[in-house]
Amino acid sequence: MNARTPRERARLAVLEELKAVARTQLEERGAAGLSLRHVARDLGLSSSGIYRYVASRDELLTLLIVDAYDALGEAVESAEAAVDRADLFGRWWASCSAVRDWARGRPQEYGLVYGSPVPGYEAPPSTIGPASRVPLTFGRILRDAARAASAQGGSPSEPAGATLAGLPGKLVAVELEGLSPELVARGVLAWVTLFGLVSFEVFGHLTGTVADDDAYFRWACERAARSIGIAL
Amino acid sequence: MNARTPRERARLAVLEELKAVARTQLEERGAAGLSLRHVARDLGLSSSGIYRYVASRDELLTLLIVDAYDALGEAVESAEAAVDRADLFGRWWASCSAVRDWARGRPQEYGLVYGSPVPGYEAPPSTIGPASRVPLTFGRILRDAARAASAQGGSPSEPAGATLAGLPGKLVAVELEGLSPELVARGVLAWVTLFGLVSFEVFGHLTGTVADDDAYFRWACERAARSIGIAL
DNA sequence: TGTACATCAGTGAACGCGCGTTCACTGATGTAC
DNA sequence: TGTACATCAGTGAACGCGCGTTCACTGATGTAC
Repeated sequence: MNARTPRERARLAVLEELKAVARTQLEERGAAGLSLRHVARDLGLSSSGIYRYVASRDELLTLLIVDAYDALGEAVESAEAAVDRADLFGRWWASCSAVRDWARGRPQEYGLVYGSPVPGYEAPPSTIGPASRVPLTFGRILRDAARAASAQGGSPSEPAGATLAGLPGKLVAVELEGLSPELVARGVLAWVTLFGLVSFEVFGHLTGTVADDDAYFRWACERAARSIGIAL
Repeated sequence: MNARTPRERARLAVLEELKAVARTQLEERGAAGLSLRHVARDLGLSSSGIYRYVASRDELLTLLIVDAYDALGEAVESAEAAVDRADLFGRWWASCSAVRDWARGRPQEYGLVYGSPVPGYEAPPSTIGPASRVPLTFGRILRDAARAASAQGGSPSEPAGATLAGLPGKLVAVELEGLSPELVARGVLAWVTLFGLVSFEVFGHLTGTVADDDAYFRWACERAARSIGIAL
């Protein structure tokens, strides 16, 4: 919100308020129920006045998506940054918990991004950057873990053997500063597992299956950490 | 579709056609864009005529949800049943592939069930049975795998040690014919991972990350199988 | 510092739309005697 | 088998609604000289 002229500052402030109101309505009525008129009403604006701030309903949705990625990214980054660099599991755990906590606090906003996509809606390029903040954070942890491991000789990650065998040439498209493709593939799987778990919990598919959500999540994260060579 | 009177048979046939039309529209415009009037139009019915078959839009949505669970369950069950009982990995792989194939063929219908929930919509009890067909199938595979393992002595599942330690008393609420809680917890995680992977692929979060979707999926399923004590 | 003009936030009326749902009805199909 | 009545699928008009978006406007805030 870099201020320039007072007018521009006011404008940005209103836009922020507008998005905040929209987020509230998102949680209450879901993405399908988000309406410009309703937002305008809650904002004390006339229904046409809102067009000074967003060009269309679609644009508002895009703004919310970008913001969601950014807010989640911010939450994860700052949680991870607060942990001692050498404490790899601590960093991993802080990141995982941040994702979960963020998602549970705003299930619809989470769903906007990780739930079913709106047909016909094409994610604009402006989402790419914000969307990669979380994976990048995980990537850094993975990289540091691999470094720490090789620093004290060998790859103490997984009991080894079995898995390396069947790995096809190029499973994963990303490259991570010289990490083995196997390790990157495992990192991606840990990432996918984390979001699978969070989605299932937030969307209610674990009710009646898992007895203690917190404990199960912790257990799963420990397991995932081990699978990418992070000792507890 | 157990027929009774001709009238009832005709009625059920129309209802099936109605749901088929609705499913088509679901894929084209998403759950939010599903409209009774539109379905009626495509069906050649007047907009009021559709109320002879469904009581409300909400009821139609519920019917579609139940059907989705059932169709997925059916797909998984029959794929799994076609494999030799002793071939545990074959059964696991067939089940996982069935989930993935089904989901990729009808992303919106998959999203209806495993995507973001509609706020305010309470899943009626009629969904419970159909929803458990997939987990039950996985449960049977897990059970048979454990039996096969104990039949030839020991638990050759995972390199053991590490994980068993930190497992709290009752992570998981389901009990599976005397399987260890640890194994059940791992089974649930494998299940969650599978759906996480399928959701990420179907919802487009893997684009640009995974180079070869098929190969990666295969690799991940092999990994998951091993984690629940199924040898390849 | 004061005036003339440009910019821009916000208004209110209006547009056309598709929606879910109700209601009184028609006519065909089934049932009872 | 034939007639009288009940059931039920389907119709068409109408309801009231909230929506996205446009447009010509007003008035306050900023800018240039």
